[in-house]
Amino acid sequence: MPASLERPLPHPDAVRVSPEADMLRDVVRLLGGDAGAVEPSMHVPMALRRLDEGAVLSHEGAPLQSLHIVRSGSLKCVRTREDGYEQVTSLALPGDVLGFDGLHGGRHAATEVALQVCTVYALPLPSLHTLRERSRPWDDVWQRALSRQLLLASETADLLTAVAADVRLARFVLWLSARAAGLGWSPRRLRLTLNRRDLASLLGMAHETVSRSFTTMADAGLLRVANREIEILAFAELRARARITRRPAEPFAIVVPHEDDRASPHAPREPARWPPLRTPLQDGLPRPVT
Amino acid sequence: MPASLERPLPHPDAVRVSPEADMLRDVVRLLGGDAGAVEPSMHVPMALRRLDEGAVLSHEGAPLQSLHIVRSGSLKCVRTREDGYEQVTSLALPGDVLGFDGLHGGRHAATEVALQVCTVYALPLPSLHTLRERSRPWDDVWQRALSRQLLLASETADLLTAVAADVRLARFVLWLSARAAGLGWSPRRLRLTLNRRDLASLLGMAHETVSRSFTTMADAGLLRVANREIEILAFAELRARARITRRPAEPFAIVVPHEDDRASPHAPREPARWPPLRTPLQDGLPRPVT
DNA sequence: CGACTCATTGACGTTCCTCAACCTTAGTGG
DNA sequence: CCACTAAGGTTGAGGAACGTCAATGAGTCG
Repeated sequence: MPASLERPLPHPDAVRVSPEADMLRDVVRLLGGDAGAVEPSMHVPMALRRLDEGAVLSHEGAPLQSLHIVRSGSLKCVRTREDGYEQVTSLALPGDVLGFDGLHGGRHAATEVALQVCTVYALPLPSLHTLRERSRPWDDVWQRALSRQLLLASETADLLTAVAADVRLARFVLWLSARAAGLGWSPRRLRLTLNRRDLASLLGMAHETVSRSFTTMADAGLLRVANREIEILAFAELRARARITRRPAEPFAIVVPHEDDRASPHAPREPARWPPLRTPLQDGLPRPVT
Repeated sequence: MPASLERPLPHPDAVRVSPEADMLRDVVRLLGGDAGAVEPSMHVPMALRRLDEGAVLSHEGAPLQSLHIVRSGSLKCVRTREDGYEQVTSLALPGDVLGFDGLHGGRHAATEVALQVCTVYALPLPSLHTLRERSRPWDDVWQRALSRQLLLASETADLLTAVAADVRLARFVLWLSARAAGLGWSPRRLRLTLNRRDLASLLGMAHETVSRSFTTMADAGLLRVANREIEILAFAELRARARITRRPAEPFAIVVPHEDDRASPHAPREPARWPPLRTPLQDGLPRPVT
């Protein structure tokens, strides 16, 4: 189901955004709409902002003036608890709408921080108003985008409902993979932009446990992990792990990525470790963004 | 913050819904809009459905034809996993919009099951279309309702991010209390319509742990629990428990609900159990709905 | 009254959170 | 260029928390 969430998009840089009028077109594309559907003649105030890594797009509680649509890069949405603990609530990727959950209260519901260099469209509320009023095609695109955003939120919650830590992590990796595929990136080779601590916060576990779960899954041959670069080696088995809802996951079966080189049946099952796996990736992974 | 989510509504039965034309009015009221804002002259096809306990409002995967707005009662949203495990993803209360997350894919994203006798407005998609096209006030109400729904989804996710089981449970109780307050019910006396198993599923833990956590909090004097009836005895302390994000919750301090009868300082702190608490509530709690 | 669901409680074993040490990587300044 | 520092990541040890299995009440319906 997450795979159907997105459709492949042309490479971001293939789209030239020269004058302001084309921004709208680009936004429609990002939201998954028909780029030609909205009359390009319309132009409403809108801005393309560039954010450096660590830059704050908007602060929790600040009055909501614009909604944002991520064009490239990634951001984390954070809520600061009263004790100062920073809870990561979601990871935003290109095409995501930010800030809509604040429309009801008139204030930003979370702080959004760029995890890398990002570009983001800022759509002022009056512009949104105007667009929805004047263009029915736009309004349709917008409704569907909101629906998708709601679906994404419930998927994020789904990641958390699994009881076991590596199941949660496996689900996250698959979720990210599906989103990557939807963006036209490789679903096998992923680049995390969250560090272990933020990822742990998002998944509701200790960051040491994230580390350990990665190691466990890497030793089992499901993944290759080198810092923030991840390669999925065995989709089917990873999915199997992600499915587990309760019950003490039967002792890890070592999985060999391809048909050949299968473990002989009389090899020791439990303590066996596949030596060469989990080595750093020799060739750098393609950067997902910009 | 959740408290500001809703505003007190008049008692549901105070609103007489005789002819079809008044339904729209009622829906606007439920969504938190100005009841007089939308021209009452408009009427579009719409239905008020009554559901018995256990009735299925819509099935996961079924084509989406109507959105639903809960008028009274409560429902659980469930996703069935491939292994047959039923994951509860949310609890829907009056004013909630159901089905919108399926708009994007054209199919219901979850199965919705009535937890008690419910009444629900079914708003066919073409009707929604017509309304949004013809009435700007309606459209505003609708946008805000969607925004609120997105916020609710992220709040549900928030419940899950806490690591400790009783913290998750404490957050849930406070969340329910805030929603109850927003609906004009008592924020102190709550009636769960989910059983332990479903609640456990929603919170991502074993149902025995739900039981035990209730017991623990009841013994600490935070709550009184009798089956599905809950009375909050110490809001401040309950909130304190709900805040805890990490770290081994300092050993439970026994809390006395009111100023009088405070524990003497030299009383044993650790093993002390307050005897009479957690007894069944003598008088039945007011039924939240219908 | 029996059959059923729901809730509670106990026992036991595993998971995973915490604390801590250590290593790598990256950035800075001498 | 290297030393130093800081941040990020991994690993180990220990103990509490919690999931599983199991048995027992309590409430409901036929």
